[in-house]
Amino acid sequence: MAIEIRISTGSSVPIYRQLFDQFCRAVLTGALGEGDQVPSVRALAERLVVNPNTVARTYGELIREGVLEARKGKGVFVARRRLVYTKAERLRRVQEPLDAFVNRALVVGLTPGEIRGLLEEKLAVLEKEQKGEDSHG
Amino acid sequence: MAIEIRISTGSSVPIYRQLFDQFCRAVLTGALGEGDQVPSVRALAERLVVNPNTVARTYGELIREGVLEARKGKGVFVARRRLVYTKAERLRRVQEPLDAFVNRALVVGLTPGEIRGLLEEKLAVLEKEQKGEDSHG
Amino acid sequence: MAIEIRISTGSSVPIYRQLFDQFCRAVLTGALGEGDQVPSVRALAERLVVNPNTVARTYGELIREGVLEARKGKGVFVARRRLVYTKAERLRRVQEPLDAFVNRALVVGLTPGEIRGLLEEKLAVLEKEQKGEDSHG
Amino acid sequence: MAIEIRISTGSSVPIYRQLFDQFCRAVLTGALGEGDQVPSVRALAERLVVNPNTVARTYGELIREGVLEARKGKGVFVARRRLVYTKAERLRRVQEPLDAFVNRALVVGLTPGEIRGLLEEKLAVLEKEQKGEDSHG
DNA sequence: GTGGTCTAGACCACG
DNA sequence: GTGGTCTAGACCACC
Repeated sequence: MAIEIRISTGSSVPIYRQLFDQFCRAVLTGALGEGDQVPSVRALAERLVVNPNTVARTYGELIREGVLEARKGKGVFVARRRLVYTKAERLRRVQEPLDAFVNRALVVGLTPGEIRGLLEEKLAVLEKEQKGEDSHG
Repeated sequence: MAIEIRISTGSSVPIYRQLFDQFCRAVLTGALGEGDQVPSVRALAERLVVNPNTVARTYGELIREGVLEARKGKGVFVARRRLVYTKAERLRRVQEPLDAFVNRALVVGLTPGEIRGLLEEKLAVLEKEQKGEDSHG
Repeated sequence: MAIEIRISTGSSVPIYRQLFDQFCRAVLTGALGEGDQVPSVRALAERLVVNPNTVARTYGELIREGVLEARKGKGVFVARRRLVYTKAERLRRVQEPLDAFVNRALVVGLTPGEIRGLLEEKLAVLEKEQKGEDSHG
Repeated sequence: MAIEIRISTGSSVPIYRQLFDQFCRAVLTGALGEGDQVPSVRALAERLVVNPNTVARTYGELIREGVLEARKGKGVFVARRRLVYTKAERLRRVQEPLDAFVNRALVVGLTPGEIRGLLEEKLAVLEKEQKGEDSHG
């Protein structure tokens, strides 16, 4: 199996969103390469113990975005076309969540130092995960 | 000048949330100071052409978070800043926006270095705004 | 047995407040434990013959206070107990009910000794209830 | 002047309620004796910087309860009839605020010991105040 | 089915 | 005039 997916049911982030993001990241980092087959809707739903509709919705959105492509009767695969944003587009798309995060952090009383620390922690965790994936890719 | 509030009805972020964030921001930058009166529920609702309940909800949440305080029959005012949540709770309450930010950044193709840079920029801007407001308060 | 909730529409204390207090009580005594699902907004509203919004408001406040947590599409559940507020904030948030209690006691003609006695009784009762619930949980 | 009245505008307890309680307590402790004249509505309103309607409402309720009595053209006086509750009535009237206080305290995370401490503090303050009043009555 | 958001409009308490 | 509570009913997102 080429990709490790984890979801948290307690989060307010919808499950289909968590799946979507993880597939995007896997493709970006190369954990999933062009032409790789992804698990079937039923298989993934069973593995994650979620509603198949939820997985189907994720795949649907990824297909519409051009990240995946369905080949009838064969399964779903990583598409050739990669999602690529211009620099300006990247910044635009990240601005709102950045604002929301910093705003929230300051209002609840975190200091700039603590805010930086939180980001570093998160990035560290992600880098570790990524290395883990590379080694058994 | 009364505080300037704008909402976008098309956005996926709920109106009450947009209002909440803008009031937080105004308090953080010093545009709204302790003891200042905010617009009445009805006045703001009329100005923004939204339902008074929506504004009331925003004010209610800001009051519960300790940002504003209501004086019945008088109006709603900016409260004295104070630390409301325990350290653990502050971290907890900032976790989701942090995840949302980092996730979006990664999905969009930003590197950890770029992500750090964006945060630094944002913190710098906010510190400058704060100083600016103090001087013409 | 689902949790038993009763409201009195004639009371001066708002319905959402009555509900709030009863859920708090149930969690404190152990009648509702971590992870338990509470009635759906619609179901409880129907059972009590109140507007669903009123129930939703109660749940919303309990969620913000960390007593409950919502899982979209699943329902509302009892959250893991945790300390949400700083010491100062805890004191602040208990000040008004304290004042109300002492005031009422004095106005009604109770002596400081009697007031102490009432508090002790109440604390004793609650401790007993808690033990009772634990044993047949 | 026979009675010292203090109000806090920040509190969520309505001003008329604060006044009402303080008059009741003054009569109970003897700080205000039968036949004593209380300040005129206008005088008290001016002294406390509140709306005369608010004072008028307080006096009205105290008169309806039989604590005060109005003598036309003369002013308002402490009535002969004292508010007296039976023991059962006293307990009944104090039960609800007691519950509210203890409930709230436990939910925000205060321990029984801290709750006792808060009550003691409050009672200590009140006893000190009362002594102060006696000395310059 | 679940909860979340919003509107429209009523009534009350307070000052 | 102010905010607080409640109802009735709509539409949406999620599972």
